[in-house]
Amino acid sequence: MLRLHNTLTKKIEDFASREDGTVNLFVCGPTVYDLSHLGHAKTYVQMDVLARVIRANGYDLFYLQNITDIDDKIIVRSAERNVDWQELRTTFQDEYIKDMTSLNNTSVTEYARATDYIEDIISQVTRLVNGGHAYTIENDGIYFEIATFPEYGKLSGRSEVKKDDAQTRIDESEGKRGWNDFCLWKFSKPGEPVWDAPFGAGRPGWHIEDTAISEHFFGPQYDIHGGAVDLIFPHHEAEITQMESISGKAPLVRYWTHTGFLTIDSEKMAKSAGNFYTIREVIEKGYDPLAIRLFMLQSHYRSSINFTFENLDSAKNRLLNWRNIAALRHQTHDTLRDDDEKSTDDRSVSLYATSQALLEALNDDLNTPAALTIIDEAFSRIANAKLDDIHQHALTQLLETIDETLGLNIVQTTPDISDDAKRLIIERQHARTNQDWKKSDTLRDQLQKDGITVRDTPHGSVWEYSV
RNA sequence: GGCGCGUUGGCGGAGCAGUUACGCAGCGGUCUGCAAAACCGCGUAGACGGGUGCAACUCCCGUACGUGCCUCCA
Repeated sequence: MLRLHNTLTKKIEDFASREDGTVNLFVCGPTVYDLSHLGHAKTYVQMDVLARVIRANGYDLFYLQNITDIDDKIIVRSAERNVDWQELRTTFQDEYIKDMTSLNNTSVTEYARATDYIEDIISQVTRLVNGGHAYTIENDGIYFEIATFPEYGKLSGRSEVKKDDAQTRIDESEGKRGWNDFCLWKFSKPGEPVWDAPFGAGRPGWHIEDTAISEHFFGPQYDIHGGAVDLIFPHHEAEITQMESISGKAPLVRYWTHTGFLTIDSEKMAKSAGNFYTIREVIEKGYDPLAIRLFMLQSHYRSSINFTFENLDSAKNRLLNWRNIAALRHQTHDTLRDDDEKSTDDRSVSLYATSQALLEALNDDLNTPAALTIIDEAFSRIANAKLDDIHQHALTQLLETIDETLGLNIVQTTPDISDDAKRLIIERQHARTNQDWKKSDTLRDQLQKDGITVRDTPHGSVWEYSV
């Protein structure tokens, strides 16, 4: 049974899908005006694990992610660079997908670009205008009137923010009926991207993109909406307000999940502070993207993560150690023995229960730190065992479960070594039996050059991938 | 100012009212043809002050510090 923390109730709840066997998940994607940074990596890795865990529970999951490809930042940036906005957004959408792929965030069923759903957006704005929820400000745009939706604030608990709050800014747009009213559709200025609409040519506001896209695929109600905490207000609050006003059906979303922020050197990541890292540049420093992924899984998704290279190194080393354990599956001589016979052998290392324990930890509101501990404990039992006592099938199955749920690609990144290398290892074993240390060491050096480290344990020689 | 979160050993990071979390790094030792690994041990974790309990890192209250949102933001 999957349990998830729900921002709406601030409680961990048992998960039940709206329709048996299927789950609809929407996660807010990025605005594609620049390379993605480590904060994006955190959110999307953790949401990817959520998707994997839902599927591991047997659900048929549709994971929808929007791409904001029209907004002020894109317009400004394309003007700065003197490139067409469509070229800019296509470039950075491609870069985003590239980064996600390298992090192995491959669970998304559909990436939906806002500008591909203008019809749906116009339809929503039209319905809001006709329903008396929206009004026009001349030469500005169409705004949602929050006073028409009494439940505004039910997600963020921020319904009665007072105007005289010290930090509340006065919105630049004059003519708004409510100080908090938000824009649904902006009338374009000359030279800006523009789409025709019955209520005036222009471009979509931010919040309406997501509800138009989610309605297009899921209808007015669906199961889970994810994103980082900073989106709770006003973005997700606005989504609820829009869609529930349009459909009259509540709740828009049954479970809201939010990821904590990533900080760098304990400070908020900001270009001005000089502590801003893109995913790309960390990879270019030589870090395995899967080590970045493991780093993100070392803490709970709702916690914040403090990024330092020291901490990333820690994850990197842990991953390398795991891979060497995984490589043992190529070195067991299991084929000589029957699996069933083995599983009843007291000395064999029991691993079947580990996969189950792993799933249970993840079902507990995605407790990835606990999941990693379960893996560590199982792996240390393996490391201490004789090769013959390692149940090859069980180990392989465990690795597959880890990859399926955590997406660490352990199976794929731990290939068997070549037959030639195997021959050298056997040759070296003979040399050692004959106490021909010179030959033994020469062969070890030779293997080292091929990226294979051999170490001799009391139970025999074992090979590992060289660092 | 409003609302929220956090404070655990060198670093990261969980669970749990009473028993070694775990990982990464360090030091000492055992073992070993060498190398490595592994194992054992060590550095006596729980911001501070109260409270409840036989017992608190774990529950309650307060204080301090940090941090997030309130504006675009993953």
